[in-house]
Amino acid sequence: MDIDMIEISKALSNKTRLNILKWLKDPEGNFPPQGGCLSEPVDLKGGVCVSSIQAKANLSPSTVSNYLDTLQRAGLLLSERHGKWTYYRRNEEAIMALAEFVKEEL
Amino acid sequence: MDIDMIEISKALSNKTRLNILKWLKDPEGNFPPQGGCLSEPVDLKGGVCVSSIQAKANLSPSTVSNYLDTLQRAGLLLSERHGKWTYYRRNEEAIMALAEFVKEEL
DNA sequence: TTTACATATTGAAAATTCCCGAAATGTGTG
DNA sequence: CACACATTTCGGGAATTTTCAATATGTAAA
Repeated sequence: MDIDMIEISKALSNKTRLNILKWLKDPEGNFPPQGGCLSEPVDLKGGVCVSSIQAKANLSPSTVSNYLDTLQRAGLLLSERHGKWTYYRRNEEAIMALAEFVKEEL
Repeated sequence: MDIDMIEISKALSNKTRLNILKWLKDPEGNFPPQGGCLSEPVDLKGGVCVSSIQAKANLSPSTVSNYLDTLQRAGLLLSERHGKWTYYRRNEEAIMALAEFVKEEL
């Protein structure tokens, strides 16, 4: 598991994408309750569906979907699909690894 | 002193700019001795002149000058002019602050 | 299976970044 | 002052990124 600093930096160089990361630090505080429409109860691990993030970001669904993909390809987000919904959450391990990289290697 | 994460991320999202930061971690190891042409001896604090960096980066002087400016505007480099030369060095404080920001706030 | 909805992908116009050569600026020297 | 040299700034073509609407795909329900 190595750090692609360019990919990560590009992912972080946009206000909305930074906001998404920030919002996902406190999903309960920043988004409506998730998973209510699922047939079976699942542990979403703080994951939030695309439409909730889209509503908060106030951008088109395709843009937000792209942003989430960008953050995921950079390794900063994880996603899990349940039914119709894709739930995105922070990859805390990757974020810690990034902090460590900046501190020791940058 | 607050962190402009977008400015910093943009500065870091380029291979050469990342290399410059890395090279400046070990100026003696990566560049020829600096300051030899100065009339008076000065403590360069590990600073390296633009032409030495340009030679190593293998890009045009104007591009390298631009890159250094980008890194400085992001706060990651410091510069000091002595005679005809501008010596750039890492801003370790800012880099530590960035690591801390990623760890605690991102 | 038809429908409805959540999300992802595609295609394109606008904005930004990359990188250079040319020109300008700063600085010491003859 | 005139010159050489280090660096910066400017102008622009090529490449990339941004963002959307339109379209496609996946999934559950009727």
